Amino acid sequence: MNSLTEENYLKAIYSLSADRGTVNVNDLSKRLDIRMPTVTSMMKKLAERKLVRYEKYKPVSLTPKGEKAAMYVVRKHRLTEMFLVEIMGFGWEEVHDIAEQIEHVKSAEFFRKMDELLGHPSFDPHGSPIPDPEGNIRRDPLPALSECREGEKVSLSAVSDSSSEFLTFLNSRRLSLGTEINILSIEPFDGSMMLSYDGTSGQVFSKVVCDKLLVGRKEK
Amino acid sequence: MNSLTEENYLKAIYSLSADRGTVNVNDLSKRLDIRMPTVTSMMKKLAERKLVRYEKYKPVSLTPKGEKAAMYVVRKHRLTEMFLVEIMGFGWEEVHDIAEQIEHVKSAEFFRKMDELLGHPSFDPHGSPIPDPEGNIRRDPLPALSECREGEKVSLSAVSDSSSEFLTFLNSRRLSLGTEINILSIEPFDGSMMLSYDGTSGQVFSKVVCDKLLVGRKEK
DNA sequence: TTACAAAGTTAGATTAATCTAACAAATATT
DNA sequence: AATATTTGTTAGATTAATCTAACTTTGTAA
Repeated sequence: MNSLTEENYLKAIYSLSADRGTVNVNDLSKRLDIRMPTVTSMMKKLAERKLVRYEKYKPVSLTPKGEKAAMYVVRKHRLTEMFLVEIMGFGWEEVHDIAEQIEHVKSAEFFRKMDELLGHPSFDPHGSPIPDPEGNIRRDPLPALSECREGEKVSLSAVSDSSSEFLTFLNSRRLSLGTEINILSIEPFDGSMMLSYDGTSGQVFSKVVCDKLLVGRKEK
Repeated sequence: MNSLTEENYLKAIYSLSADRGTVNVNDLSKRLDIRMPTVTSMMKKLAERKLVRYEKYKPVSLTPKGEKAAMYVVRKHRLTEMFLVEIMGFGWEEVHDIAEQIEHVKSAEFFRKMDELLGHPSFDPHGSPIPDPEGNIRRDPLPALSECREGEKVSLSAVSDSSSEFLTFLNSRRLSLGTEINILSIEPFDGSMMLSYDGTSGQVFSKVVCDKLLVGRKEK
């Protein structure tokens, strides 16, 4: 069994290496807010345990064993977030930090019960897919709103930032998953977008925000 | 905020000093399965933080601040056990170890939600009282079955051992909270008791077990 | 290509929580 | 009371996870 600390490293490696399959020590250091020498020594430890591939001065990647362990942590995290929202009545902006703690609970039965109670959900409250018990995950990358063109109609399918700050901001703008969005115009200078949705007329969102809104394009 | 480790020491001090108000370093050492020198040094640390009263070679006691902190941990533990049973569908024999982990979650809101969802319960699944949010606890000590006399009719109100092993044993004997028990006879030699309850005719229970069964005496 | 910046490593210190070995105090037993 | 046992403390080592300081490698830019 992996320690809480190891689980956090595995999760970070997974999420940072989502596309390229590898991560730098430096990126990990920033993500985890842990100094690089510490990360280096933890990589040695995880390599020792056959969870990551690590060679001096090279980027790190997960072994199949490490990948499976990482996916299990992600599964536990996302199931917990879903549980907190659906069963316990939390808002989507409140659950990330609590799930960070509960994901490390050592009891497979606990997470099996969650899964069952939730009816085997496929997505968490932020629209991210929940890996199945074997560690397989639905992996169809959604485009960011910022990649869409003027005039497109899309629906908000997921967010790539689960922080309380960001989600509280979305709440204040009455934006939630499933909201249908029309792209009225895009400001070339800074990439900000004017949108309409629900009853709103013309709300402006900065590119920073639009980068974090993942959307499904409407079928013609 | 107290660390997970500190919380465990406070909880142990509380439960061991329930009656006399003080505990020995040695008792703590045994309860926590941590060597005495470690306990001594932790007592110094907790005294430093004004959570316990500690003087060399003397028994330890909780300060009001320590007592409050301990009661909060107990509250979190017992609410969690109740939540696991009532909301998640665990058996009373499965919840202790999971609650030991979840009780350390740092989020007052999380436990408030549990409490609300459960309708502000007064007792946990093992019959132990749940301290209120201010740390007050219902403190009417129940007699053990082993203290009762032949011919008495009692009802099982609580158990003083929440281990999976003990509760699985009770399950196998079809004993649960609320069960009405008749004391048919007591064996003077070893204190074992012959009981009838539910449909059973004459089940024998050792004193070791009867010590752990806390009962309410039937009103005449 | 040399030089500089960024990224990574090594070495060694630090912190919290633990341990063992050795000694000291308190308590119980003859 | 003298002695033995139990309980408790001190001193110092250990482990996991972290850090800083100094150095090395890699990659970029003059």
